[in-house]
Amino acid sequence: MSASILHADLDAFYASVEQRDDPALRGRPVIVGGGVVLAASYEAKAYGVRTAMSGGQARRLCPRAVVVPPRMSAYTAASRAVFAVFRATTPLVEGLSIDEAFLDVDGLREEPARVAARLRREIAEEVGLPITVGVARTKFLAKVASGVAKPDGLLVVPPDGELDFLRPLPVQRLWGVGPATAAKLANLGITRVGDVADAPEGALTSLLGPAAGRHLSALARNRDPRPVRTGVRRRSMGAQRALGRRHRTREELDVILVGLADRLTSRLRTARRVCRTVTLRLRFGDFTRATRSHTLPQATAETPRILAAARDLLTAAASMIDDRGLTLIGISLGDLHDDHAVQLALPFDQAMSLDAAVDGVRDRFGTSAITRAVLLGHDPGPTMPTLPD
DNA sequence: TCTGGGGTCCTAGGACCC
DNA sequence: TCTGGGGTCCTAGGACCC
Repeated sequence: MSASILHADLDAFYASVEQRDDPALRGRPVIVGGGVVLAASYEAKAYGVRTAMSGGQARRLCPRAVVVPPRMSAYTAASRAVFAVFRATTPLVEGLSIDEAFLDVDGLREEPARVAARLRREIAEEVGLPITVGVARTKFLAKVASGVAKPDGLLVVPPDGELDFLRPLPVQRLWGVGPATAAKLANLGITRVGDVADAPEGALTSLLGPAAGRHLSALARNRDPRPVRTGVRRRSMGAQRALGRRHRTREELDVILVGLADRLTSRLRTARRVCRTVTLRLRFGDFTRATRSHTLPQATAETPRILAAARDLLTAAASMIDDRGLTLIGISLGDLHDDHAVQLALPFDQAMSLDAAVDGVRDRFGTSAITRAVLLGHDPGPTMPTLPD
């Protein structure tokens, strides 16, 4: 099998968009975000500035850095343009985040390395952003390769060079190994990927749990059969708000909660989806965290129902909040489903005959959905989710 | 100068049902 | 009447990623 999976990862994405849009920032250290570093240009990284670092620490490390506030809509637009280039290259694109994706280029006439070089050139010319691409036989190797090649690079791992590439890497390069897992492994004297590969799988599963142990053992032994998957859906949607140290009254918290619920349900309806689980996320003065969740009897995208659930959870957590001092509040909506009621409305929008619409609904969603579809076509009623805009 | 905002997946215990 | 195994759902927490 040939190396035909690409991992494409934009370099210092938010900071690169800022440098692209403001020539005065090019070649200078740029930090996006005030309180916390959301992104740092490579000029700033050279001074030790890292993502998720506090703004104060970043400014101390690099006093000359230009600090700019985030412009999320510009990043979203840039991401769309980049993904359009991805999809023009191959339909087999699996997005991982706003700034990275896997591409399966097996079966293209062009060699993968040439496809990768062309992709980098096209994104530079059409979107104006630097991107690094790793090319390998598996997703994991491709991702590691792009990490090694950053910034603005291209690295191909040939199939006969995989183990030489993999074994000397530090364990932190393995997907799913963060500080906690790395520390546990270090206790066993495991610091390199090769050490993980040589360790008995049983030792890893008893240390890390069955899923993580098997996963790590497989990756370290260069076994990664996961295909590039298109059409992966989001499984949850959340919004949160940092509060600082100041005490907030119940009324202030309620205002914030209303704002979060409103924002989220609006996003939910725009995506034509409904949720069934509402989770309240809390963080306290000592940086401990807590979550409280509630599962609704019926999936919904309606603001009042979701807000009511969030309010109940907040009330139930009142004593914890009084004791520990709240510094962050968030809502996460889980157990997402497509909103069939809204989809059912589409045939009517397209002005087809009622018979044709009913047939379409039965084919797609079954007989029991017909009543709702007809209802929605004539009277969207108070229990039906509203369409965006 | 203490720490954003968005996600994913896994584990474990309890309730409940067959 | 007692006991057990297996499965699903819900809840809470933890680790990790960008």
